[in-house]
Amino acid sequence: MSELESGLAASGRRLTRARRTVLRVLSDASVPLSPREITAVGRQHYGHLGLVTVYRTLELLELMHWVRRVHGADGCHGYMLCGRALSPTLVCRLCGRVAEFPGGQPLRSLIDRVQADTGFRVDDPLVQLSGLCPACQGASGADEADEAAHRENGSAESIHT
Amino acid sequence: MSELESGLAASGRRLTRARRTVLRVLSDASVPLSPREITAVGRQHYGHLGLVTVYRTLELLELMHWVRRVHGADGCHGYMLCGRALSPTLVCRLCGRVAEFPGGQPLRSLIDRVQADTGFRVDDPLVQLSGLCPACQGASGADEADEAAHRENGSAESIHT
DNA sequence: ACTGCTATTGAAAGACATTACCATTAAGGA
DNA sequence: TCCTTAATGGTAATGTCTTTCAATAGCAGT
Ligand SMILES: [Mn+2]
Ligand SMILES: [Mn+2]
Ligand SMILES: [Zn+2]
Ligand SMILES: [Zn+2]
Repeated sequence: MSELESGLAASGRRLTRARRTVLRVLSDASVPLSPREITAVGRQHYGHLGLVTVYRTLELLELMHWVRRVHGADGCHGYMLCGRALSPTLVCRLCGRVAEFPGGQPLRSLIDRVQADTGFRVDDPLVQLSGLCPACQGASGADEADEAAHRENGSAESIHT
Repeated sequence: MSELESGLAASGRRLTRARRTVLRVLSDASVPLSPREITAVGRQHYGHLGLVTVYRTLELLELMHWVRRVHGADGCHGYMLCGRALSPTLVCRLCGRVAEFPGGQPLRSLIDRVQADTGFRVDDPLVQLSGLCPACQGASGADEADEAAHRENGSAESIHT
């Protein structure tokens, strides 16, 4: 029984085809995907997957810390699989790729410091560091646009309008 | 000439009544406000203020680092004035109040560490630490709901539905 | 494998949030 | 004051997210 199954079962939840599909789509993705994108890609595996179910599944997975939300400049959000450990999220604003910074120690220090100095109790830290990944730092302006466009097409067939 | 005026003028932008109104509303607020809320409150000072202009003003002010976006559990975003210094944002999920953690050193250390270890170049850090402020930590469940409701009414007349 | 309970689904409609359009207005330098 | 043009704001369009509810399908028990 996978860690996921036991996690769901422990709270009386069921491992459905829709949930499996969402997880598969996310684990195949190289960039965060919006609910709409996840639905579109997921339907290649499970044709009846519904958008509402994707929203509900993402909410559940986020609650269980299986999935992390990525906040972009535009209104809508992207979602990605994540580890359960405390770690900053690195987002490249050019290629869109996301990485988790391994080793939560520096972040834990920051939070400890904040809590000690202010009395505030932090229970939901959002630490998303946007910038340029090593691969994207060399590119010039025009190349950057190309690379961004290229990446965009690669994974999710660019469902954004 | 205020720092704001010079900041705008430096990029050929104008200090309009709409922009002044948005700034005034934000500086009077004790919690982050949505664009719709800002518009409603702003119209008490300037009756013709338009929602679209508020969106554009917020985008501009965010670009100039005069305003910071606060990401809530629900879809839509709140906006608040902020300093230009690098600092984590503390958000109380009960009373909604927001504070900036003074002293950017721990955060700067975290970012330096990330950049050194990964080669990633961070240029837009989003560090929003949600939890309970000191005042809200004592409250029980029922009290908490009361306090949240109370706060909500206090500032912006609860435009959210 | 069959049955029953109920968590879950998904289509459709609705409620909001955000953006595009464009004729009109008003900052602010000359 | 006069001009240039950045900026506005109403409206319509688009996109995102939620609510609803009848139908479906996990899965525990037999
Ligand atoms: Mn989007
Ligand atoms: Mn957000
Ligand atoms: Zn990159
Ligand atoms: Zn509080």
